[in-house]
Amino acid sequence: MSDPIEYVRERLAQQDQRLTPQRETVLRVLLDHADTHLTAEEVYLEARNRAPELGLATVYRTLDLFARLGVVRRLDAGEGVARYEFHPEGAGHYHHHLICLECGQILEFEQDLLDRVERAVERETGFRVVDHSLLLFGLCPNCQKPSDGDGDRPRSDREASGPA
Amino acid sequence: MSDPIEYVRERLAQQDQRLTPQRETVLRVLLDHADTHLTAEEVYLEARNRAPELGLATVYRTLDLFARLGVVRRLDAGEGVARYEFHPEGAGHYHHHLICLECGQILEFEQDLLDRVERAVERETGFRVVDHSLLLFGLCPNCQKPSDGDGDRPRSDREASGPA
DNA sequence: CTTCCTGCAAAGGGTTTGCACGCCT
DNA sequence: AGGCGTGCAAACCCTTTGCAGGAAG
Repeated sequence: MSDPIEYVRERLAQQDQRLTPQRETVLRVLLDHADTHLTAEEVYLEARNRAPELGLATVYRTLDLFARLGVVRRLDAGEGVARYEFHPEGAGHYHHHLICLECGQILEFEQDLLDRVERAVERETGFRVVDHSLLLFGLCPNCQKPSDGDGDRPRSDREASGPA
Repeated sequence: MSDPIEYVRERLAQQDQRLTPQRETVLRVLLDHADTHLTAEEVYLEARNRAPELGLATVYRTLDLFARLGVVRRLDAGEGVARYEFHPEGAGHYHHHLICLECGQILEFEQDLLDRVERAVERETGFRVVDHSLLLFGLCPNCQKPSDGDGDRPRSDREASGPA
């Protein structure tokens, strides 16, 4: 897949669906923020700069469409909002997420070790594993500094809702 | 911790809080369903049979309290509802969850391999990992049977919301 | 009597849906 | 024409919150 946009256009065409201007705008927003994990609202705000008449419902419908199409992944870190990232199925390995309980920042990391876990599970339970979600909660390097020395863990109780 | 109820009572007392009849009811419901992962609504309905005047808000407040106390774990599988299970912190190893995309059933399994992942992450990123959530999505043995042979994966698109 | 706790009802916030109109084939 | 797709606003649903009354130390 050299051009993600054309790739998505074709995947849509296979189902007699079109990459409309609105959908393309949403897609471009995601591509332009490949390093982050945007909420629907954030996508909406950004997309609006480029296509002012676009509606939030369309953003939701588009993200949902892309997710079902397998080109976007939905990430639910238990914050009460879903986050989205461009990530076509089968495009290399899974990546997992590190979520800072203090500032909410989300980092990614690659790890293949999970394959072993999955296979063990399949063997032991008969479950057929199709996908997974691994979230690690903790404190990013920055947020470890401030109050670093007292026994009180700065576990912000309300936000980021902690481990899901 | 031989008696979970007394354990919780003491934990609460440490913070000048009480194990009220309502809270005890909620706790008992959780204990009586240790094998499942109830939603707040389900806890509420069950608890109501035992204490009809109990309100849903109290159930939410209690579950939240227990979660902050570390005796209950909140599980968010991206369904749009949170699920809760009695699971005191430090009571043995983590357990993870297997979620059937077809019937929504949630199985648990134990795995320690994640410690290695966590330590690798801490070393490589400087993140301090405090907790984690591992969800495996797939098909339980039962749901593999029905349409087992056609290429069509019975990936129920709407429910269980798929991988989070 | 002061603090903790509850029930009720209302508010809140993210997401979905109904509907009428527009667009592309 | 016949779908597909969109915008708007309303509807939904889970969860939280404000408030006034109650119970416990």
